[in-house]
Amino acid sequence: MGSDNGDGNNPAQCRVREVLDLVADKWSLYTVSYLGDGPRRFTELKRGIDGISQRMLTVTLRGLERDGILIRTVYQVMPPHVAYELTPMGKSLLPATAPLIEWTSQHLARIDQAREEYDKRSLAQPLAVAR
Amino acid sequence: MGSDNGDGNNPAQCRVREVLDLVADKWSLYTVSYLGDGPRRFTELKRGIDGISQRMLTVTLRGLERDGILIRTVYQVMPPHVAYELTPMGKSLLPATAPLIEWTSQHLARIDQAREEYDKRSLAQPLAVAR
DNA sequence: CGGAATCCGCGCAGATACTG
DNA sequence: CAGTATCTGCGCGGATTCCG
Repeated sequence: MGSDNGDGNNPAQCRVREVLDLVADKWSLYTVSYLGDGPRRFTELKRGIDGISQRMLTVTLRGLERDGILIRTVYQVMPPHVAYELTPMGKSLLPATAPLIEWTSQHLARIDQAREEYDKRSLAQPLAVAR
Repeated sequence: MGSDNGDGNNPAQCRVREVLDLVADKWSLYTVSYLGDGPRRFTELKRGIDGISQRMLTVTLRGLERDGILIRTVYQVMPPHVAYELTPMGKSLLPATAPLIEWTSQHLARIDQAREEYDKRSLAQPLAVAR
């Protein structure tokens, strides 16, 4: 991984980055992982994914639907009922995102610590120099 | 995975998302994976990560350094020489990001296909309805 | 309930110019 | 070579309102 980057600027790498930009943003990652347990309704997602606005939830869900990662099902009743669930491709994404989410939660403390030290150093010395 | 989200809005989830937002953006993911093979210099990274501007590379590298994911070593010579390499924590991040990058490159074609179909459908019918 | 539409601020990120 | 500094714009995303 990474060792296949010997070729400088190639279009394939650019495409990967483009899709990565969509699938690997905070909201998409969290939404997909949240749908891992099964279908959810709009309001469930909004309440479950904390900090997301209904606008960003809508935008995120539309993007994931467009990419074929989830499907949106509308039941024509009153009050409206809309269910979101992962497609097979979406489910295949789960084991790819899980390690990253797990890593993040496991390294929260160490990252906080590293930040504090970095900020302290930045105040003391303007630049760290090797000899 | 995801099943631990039964509790609606909790501060821990918010923190995970916060760090995720930093570590899981396109530039950081690609930079870390690119450093997986060993130390690289600034210009090597700029040429290797296609589409990145020197400003975004600098910003990304600073953020990763601050989080303790890579270390920056300056050799005081002319011309200047700066090396970036992953810390142990940075290396532990590699196996967490690799699956996502691999998944993305493997599903590029199917995502493109899904988008085309979605865009075609959107033009035909204003809304898909379940019965 | 599950959005769509609109308004709007501010922060991300590109472009350019300059330095040790 | 490896940045920093400054300016700028435009798009992300929050808040609010309205609708089927």
